[in-house]
This record gives sequence, structure tokens and C-alpha cells, in this order.
Amino acid sequence: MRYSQQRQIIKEILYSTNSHPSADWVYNKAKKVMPSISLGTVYRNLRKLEEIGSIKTIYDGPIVRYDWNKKPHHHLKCRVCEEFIDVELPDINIKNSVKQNFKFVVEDIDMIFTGVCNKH
Amino acid sequence: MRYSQQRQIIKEILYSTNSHPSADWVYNKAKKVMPSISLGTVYRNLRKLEEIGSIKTIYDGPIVRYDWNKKPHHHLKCRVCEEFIDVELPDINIKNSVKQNFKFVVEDIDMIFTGVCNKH
DNA sequence: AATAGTAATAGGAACGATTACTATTTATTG
DNA sequence: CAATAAATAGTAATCGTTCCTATTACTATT
Repeated sequence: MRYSQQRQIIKEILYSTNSHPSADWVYNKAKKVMPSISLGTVYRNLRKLEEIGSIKTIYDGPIVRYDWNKKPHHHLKCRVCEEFIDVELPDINIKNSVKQNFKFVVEDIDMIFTGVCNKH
Repeated sequence: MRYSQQRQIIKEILYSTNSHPSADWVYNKAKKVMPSISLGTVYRNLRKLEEIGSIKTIYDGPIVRYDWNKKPHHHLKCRVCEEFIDVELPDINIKNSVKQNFKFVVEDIDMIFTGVCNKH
């Protein structure tokens, strides 16, 4: 994959935030650095960055968000401040439990905990 | 809410399957019973059925699915046959763990386990 | 059974997020 | 520095979903 300034900017924007932004948010941030950047370029590069494993796509209900954190982790979603917080939880037990009870080999676990965070 | 034949049909279709169908799937099924039914009616009634608590909306990545199973439960998603299977797991421990470690009061947990089911 | 009132519908337009298309630009390589 | 092909900007198209409005059909009352 050939270098592009646009992709570099997009990657830096993502890596500079913990807010799990949407494509549109990234687009608006990117425009401040490079006003000529197009929305299509943002989408194309987010897809490419995901393909090469630089970022992860997360689905928060119907909303698509992007995350630079590649370590296995889950998310807390505060219903008051809408914040989306990373958490690392050991889930070996769940994997084994599912395997034993349902004969289902778990490869990936996606968890979103909705509730109220410690600020409220 | 006033009775409507359309909503009744939609509800019966949902309650007759374990496949967690999409709105479009429901629409196509409904058309076989009532060819004049419109897609807008399907969406409106799925929303209403959710509002009154008759069904639940689940988000499988970017795909919106509907589920008649109102008991708290999670989902196994087989990557081979694409099947979407209900599982009931006790998650009191996770709730407590999250509360203690992150001071986050969990109200709802959404889990999707991706992997391979017992048919493969 | 006929009527009035109003909730629900069909069909199509509108919308927002994402993807596809294409002429032009730009990174890379000899 | 010229040739090549990948990436871009800008725009059109697509997809799922919601909105709008004239018409239809439930329901309560007579």
C-alpha cells in the first residue's frame, strides 16, 4: 500500500483520541488539517486501516465507531454522559463456560455494558 | 394502541422464528400473507412492538435484527453457518466485577460471541 | 346497520450513512 | 525526471430507514 498524506492524517487523528469517533467526526477533524480532503477518502482509509489491522471497528447499536486500541477489550457506555470507555476484562471463564455448555468454540467476544459511570 | 391486522401479522411472523430476522425479511414474509403491506408499515410496527415491549431490537454489527425472546440473554454467532443462537448466561459476577473495578453501575449487558457452533 | 372520529395504512419522497465511479493528482521506481 | 499505477476529490448512486399525506379501516355510539 502506497503512502498517502490523507491516510497518515486520519490515522493520527484516531490515535490521538479515546472517544471512539465516527467517520464523520474524523472527517471534520481532518478537514481542519487538510481542507480539501473528501469524505470518501476518510471512509476508504478507515476501511484500509481496519484491513491492515491498524484500527478496529466497533458497533455501538446502529452507530459505527473506530478504535485504535487493538488489545482485546470491551466497552462501558454511560447513558448519562454518553461516554464510551475501554475496559479490559479477563473472559477466559466465559469462553470455557460457553464451550462446555453449548459446544460453541468462541473466537471473539463483543461486550457493551450500558449503565452509569463514576462521574454521576 | 388500536388493533391492526398488519401488526398482528408482523408479530406472528416474528414469534414463529428463531432466526432473529431483519426488517426486510419480515417484510417479505408478510407480503406472502398480505401482498399490499408496505415496508414503512413493517418498520413502524417493529418500532411499536419494541416500544410496548413485545420484541427486542438487537444489533449484529451494522445489521439490525428483531427478537421475540424477552428474557435477558446473549447471542452466539456462528461464522460458518451464520446462525444466531440465543444463550442464557448468569452475568451477576461480571456486573459486580465492573462495579468494583470501575465504579460503573451496569444496567444492561450486550454480548455477542462469534465463533463456530456445534454443527461444524 | 349507519355514522363519526381518529388511529393506522400504502406508497412514495426524503434522509443520512456509506460506497462506487471517474477524471485528475501524486507517490514510487527505474 | 518521466512513466506507471495507486490514491484522491468530487459527485452520483445505493441502502436501510424514516417521514409525509391522502386514503382506509377500526371502534364506540347511535
